[in-house]
Order: sequence, then C-alpha cells, then structure tokens
Amino acid sequence: MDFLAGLNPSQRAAAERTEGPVMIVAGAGSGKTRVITYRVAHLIQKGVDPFNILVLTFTNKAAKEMRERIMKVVGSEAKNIWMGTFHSIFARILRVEAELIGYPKNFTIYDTDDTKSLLRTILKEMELDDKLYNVNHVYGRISSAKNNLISPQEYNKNEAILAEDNSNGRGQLGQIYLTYAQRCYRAGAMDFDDLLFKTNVLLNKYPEVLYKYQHQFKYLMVDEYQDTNFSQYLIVKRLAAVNENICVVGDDAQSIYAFRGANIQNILNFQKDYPDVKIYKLEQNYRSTKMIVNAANSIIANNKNQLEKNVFSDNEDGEKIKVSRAFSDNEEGKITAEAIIQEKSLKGLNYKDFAILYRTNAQSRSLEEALRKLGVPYKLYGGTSFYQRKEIKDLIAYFRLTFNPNDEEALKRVINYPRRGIGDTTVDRIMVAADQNQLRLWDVVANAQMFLDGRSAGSVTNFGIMVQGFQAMAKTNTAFDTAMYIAQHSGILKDLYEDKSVEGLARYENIQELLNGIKEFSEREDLEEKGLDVFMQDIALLTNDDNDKDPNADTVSLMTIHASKGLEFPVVFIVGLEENLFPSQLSLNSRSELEEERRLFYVAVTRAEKKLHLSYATSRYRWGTLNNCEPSRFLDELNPACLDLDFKPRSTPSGNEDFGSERVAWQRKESGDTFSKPKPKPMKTTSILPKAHVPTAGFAPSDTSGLQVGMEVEHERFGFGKVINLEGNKGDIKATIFFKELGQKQLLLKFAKLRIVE
DNA sequence: CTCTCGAGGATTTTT
DNA sequence: TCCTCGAGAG
Repeated sequence: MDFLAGLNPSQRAAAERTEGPVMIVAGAGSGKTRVITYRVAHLIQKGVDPFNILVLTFTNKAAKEMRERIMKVVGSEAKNIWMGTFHSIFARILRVEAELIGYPKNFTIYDTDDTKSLLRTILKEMELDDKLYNVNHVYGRISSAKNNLISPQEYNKNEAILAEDNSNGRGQLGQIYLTYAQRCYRAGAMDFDDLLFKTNVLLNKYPEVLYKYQHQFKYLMVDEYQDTNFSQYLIVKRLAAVNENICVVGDDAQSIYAFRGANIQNILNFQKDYPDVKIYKLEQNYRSTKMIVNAANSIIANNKNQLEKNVFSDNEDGEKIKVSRAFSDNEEGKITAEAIIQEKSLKGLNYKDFAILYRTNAQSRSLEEALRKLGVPYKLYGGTSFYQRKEIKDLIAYFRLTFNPNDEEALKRVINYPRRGIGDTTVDRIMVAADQNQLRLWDVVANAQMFLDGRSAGSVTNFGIMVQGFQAMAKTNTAFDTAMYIAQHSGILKDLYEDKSVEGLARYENIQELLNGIKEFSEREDLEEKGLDVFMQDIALLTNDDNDKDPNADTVSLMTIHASKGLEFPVVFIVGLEENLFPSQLSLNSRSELEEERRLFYVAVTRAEKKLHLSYATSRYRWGTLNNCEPSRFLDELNPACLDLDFKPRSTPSGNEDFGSERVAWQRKESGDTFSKPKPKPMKTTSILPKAHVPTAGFAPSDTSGLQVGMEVEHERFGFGKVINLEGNKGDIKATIFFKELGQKQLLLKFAKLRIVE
C-alpha cells in the first residue's frame, strides 16, 4: 500500500529520507504532523522495529495524537514506539537507571508547586528577604542553570555568574541552589529540569548506559525542535551520535518558549552539527486562507533573525480580518460572544469551530462572563489542571509518601491534613531534629518518641504508623484498592464529605473522579503491573488535556496562545491586542523578547483556517483597577489590505484623543447600556464545571422529598436530567441522575438544588 | 494547636 | 479582584 501518495513532493521526500540527519523546516499549517506520521509509518513498513524508534514531542497531547494517527496506518504495532514528551520519556528511563546516580527507582517528581514550596522553606531558613529573593526569580535562576547543565558546584565556582548575582544583591543564590539540590536529593525527588539534567549526568557518567540507548534508539525524531533547550539538545545529540539517524522538525517562526530556556539557535545551527544534513522546507500552508497567510507573513517579516522561507497558500482568498475595538474588557467579551453567535448561525457552524485566544490566563474571566451571559457553551483549556487542584494534590501526596516516605514536600503537605494535632511548632521541631542528627524527616517521624515529647510524639507516631500501614497495603493490592484505602484511612474522604459548601461538594466529586480514574487503570488489561506506584509514575507530568472527558463536545475553546500551538480552528478570535498586554510589558526590554512576542502573535494568527477576528479594549481592569490601554503595535504591523476595521482608523498616531469617534463607533453596536448599568456581579466561578447551563428563568429548587425514579429534573449547573436511581435512607438519599449534557451523576438530595420539571 | 480576620501582594507563557 | 500569609484570640 502506498500511503505516501497522499503527500506533496517535498513532504514525501522528507518522509522517505529515513537515513542520516534530516531537518524539516515546516511553516505553519504545512502538514508537519502528517510528515512525521508517515515517516514513522514508513520506517515500520520498511521493517524497523518500533522499539527502536524514539519520537520526542513537547506535549502529551501531541504525542497522543501522533500515536493515534500512526496506528491508523500501521496498526497496533505503533504502541511499541517510544513516543512521548522529553520529560516523560526520560523519566521512564531514569526509573530504570536511577539507582546508578543515587536515586530510588520510585523517585518523586516535584512539580512547580513543590519546588516553590521547598524554595520558600529554604529562603526562610536562611532568613533571606523574600522580596529580593523572590521565589519565582530564584526558581527561574536555578532552572536556567540546570537547563544549561550548570551544577550547583559549578554555579558556585563560576566567576561570571557569581559576579552577576552579587551585582544584583543576590549573592546567596549559589548557596540556595546548593541547598535546594541537596534537599531534593535527600527527598529522593527530581524537579522537571532534573529529569533532563540527571539524564545528561547519567549518559555522561555511564558510557555503558549511553551505549545501550544509542543502540536501542536507532531512529530519532524530534518535533518542535525550535523549542529545545541546551539540556534537551545535548541528550538528543548524544543519543544520535552513533547512527546519526536523526530527524528534527520545527519552525523557527514558532519558537515561543525561549522564556523557559528554549534556544532557537538549536534549529538555526543544526546544519553546523550535521554538515551532511538534508534540509526539506515545507512552505505550502494547507490550513488557512490566502488572507490569513498573507497577514501572518506580514507580521513575521518584522523579525530579523530567521530562516528564510516563503509560506504560501493555494486556498481561497477568504474574508478580511475583522478588527474590533471595545471600551472595556467586558465590552470586548460581549462583542466576541455576540460575533460567535452571529457567525455561527450565518455560516451554519458549530460552537467547536470557534476558539478565543489570549495572552494571559487572567483575561479569560471577562470572556467567560460574556459567554455565560449569552448562553454560549465553552471549554477552558489550561489554567489549573485537574492534578493541580488542592484536594487532588493532597490525596496524591499521601500516595507519594507511601512509595517514597522521604518525599518531604508530600510529608509536610499532609502531616497535618486532615487536622491531627501536628502544628507548625511540631513540624519545625521535626525539621530541626532531622538537621541536627543528619536524618531525613521521615526517620524522625518514624522514631518520634526519640525526638519529640509528650502529646506531639504520640500524634506523630500515629501518623507514621498510618503511613506504614499504607505501605503494607500497597505491596499486595491493586492501585484502586490501595488508593481507596488511603483515601478513607487518611481521613481525606471524610473531611471533604463533611464540607457541605458547593466548593466542598465539587472537591469531593473531584476525589471521586480521581478514584474512578485509578479504578479504570486497575482494570486495564494491557498492563502487567497495576500497582498504585505504576499509576503514580508520571502523574506529575500529566496536564489537563489528559482529563478531557468529552473532547467532541460542541463548545467554544478558550485558551492562551501558548496552549493553542499545534491546534487549528475555522474561526479564531485573538483578544486583548494592547500594548503592555500583547506584547507583554515584560517583553519590551529587549529585541529578542519582543521578537518572541511577535512569533507568539504569528502562532496565534496561523491557528485560523477561514476567519480571523482581532480585538482590543481601550480600558481594562488589571489588579482590580481600571487602566487605559493603547492598541498593540502588532496591529500596525499587519498588512492593512487584509484588515476590516469596525471603526475609523486612528487619526492621530497614538491617539486616544479621538474619544468622540470611538463613542460613535461604540454606540453603533447597540451596547449603550454597558456603562450606565451597574456591572453584573461576576457569577461565582467554581471553575470546576465551566460549562454553562443557563437555568430556566425564575429557577427555584423544588421540595424533593417525593422524588421518584423517572422524573425529569433541572439542576442549576448541570442542566436537565432524568432520575434513574434513588438509594439511601430518608434525609440522606442519593440520587443517580442522567443529565443530558453531562451524563450520569450522583447527587445527595439534601444538598442538590433540583427543580422537578412538571 | 486551630481558627478567623485583615492587610498586602499578584499576572506572562508550561513540562 | 482574589489569594496567601501573619497576627492574635480561644
């Protein structure tokens, strides 16, 4: 079968060139994923064992999608390909090799919260000013050291670095880094950057390990190569050194992660590393209209540092780009929501054909409000993921502690949650005792009588015994049984159950959902190992798209531009095109940062297939106060021939002076009530279920004491549904209701506000 | 040790 | 505006 026939000549050439170094420079929308997919499929058809293929991506989602697409071509063999994010692949390898470098196999992965919390503890211990030593700054500094493979020892010997820190008055950074690294090591924990850093250490220090993986991964592919940092670059380079069957795919114009250490030079310099590289350029954009591609080209032309290419489209010309001006962020939300409703009915589109993109997560609020008000269903991507919710992290901390009792962040998190009488003073004493005796926190906890007195010794001892009980349980039971046991015996389930607030109920539901997920895992038939430890392995690396229950739901997508990379939508709205917001204020200090913002804008524009809307507001709430805003410079950079302004162009270069004409434009949009009316109070965003059900006017809960199976009910948030089961005693009845929008849910009648539909 | 209240700081982007 | 942290009372 010749599946390669579906590719254009340059795509096909790139897919067929399987041997030797290859670089594919793929413009936006040029079928990059398609090429990688077919390239891998082609390898497998040629007889290459999938186990010998390593494909590295930047998001779980990209890996998942690619695997599914490859599976469609070559079948279930695709499951055996080593494919995943840098972090997850090398975490997997480190699990096997960890003991060589002094870590336990079941090392913990510290996420950003854990890292910051540990840094705060260290800063406090060192009695440093947490304004000067701002946690985010400290973290950034350590992170970039690691991404450049500078160890704490090297950091403290490097004159240039020390001089820089000193001149900023932060002479203690080296010491902080050192202590931080020691604490992580003591806790058997690696942070995100460590997963790459330690992989480098491993490959560097153990030639036999390097040899093993060099020969295992005969074919390497790296997606989004422009986003690799030095640490990633070096891993790839080392692994590829024997066979040099390395193919990198990327687009320098879409490099948007320099802020976290990505080095655009990696792609610009690929030719230098592999002089006999074959370079393929994919320049035809299949995604967007000519109008959109032209507009995108006009933006990126303003950047100086880039690989030469000429992205073009053979698609229809398409509509002009609509540019709207609003008076406020709320007004912008309203204009956007109205435009969606109008365009949906005009063109017969679905909600899921629309996406709203913004620079910062904080902008979602006004948009959500407007969408909710007009009853437009939407889904919020990004933001806090399921696994970052407090209640989930709490329960997971117990799991972590069970498999790695040295995990100090987990220990500190749950030692007194739920309340068991172990307060800060006692925790401080434990930490002091550990330091004085060169022990780990857990050693002190497990031998509390030796270090603490009286009452606190008793409660700490009990806590230790409880955790040991969990460990025993975990040895012989499935993931689900262990998890359930821990949820119950830790007291978390009870604690949340007793919280009768709406948020409390949601938290309880979230825990249930996690347990359900673990249950599914326990019942998987394709796995040999089904312990909770296996489930836990890369949970810290999961993001929310993993938790997308209903990917086909007909909803508008809301996300940051960063999160939108790799996606496409028929209609895209980019909002908040204002100076100091987009481009971000923090990017205005250097040319390179500004260029990154511009690439970000380029990424945003190229998400659109058919129609693009841009908007800005002339005033916006930030930190609770109203600020005046100027339109973004990026608007001026767009080819004016592509634009359709819904207001008169500015008469003065930077003018907000022409307030009068704005008013005219604004009133024309029949929104004259926005300023005179009191601001609608924001609906309490539980943010658990962003999906909006707009309750029937005059919604009031009914008396549900006479509720029967089969009755139709309405819930304020969940919408309409049918009662399919009732169980429990009077006053404590649990109803199973099948909601049209959300499927089956269990609700306790004494809390749920239900209206019985006559 | 736990809970409540008030002040003050936070917002760039993510594995 | 919303969340976190510290102070102070019970």
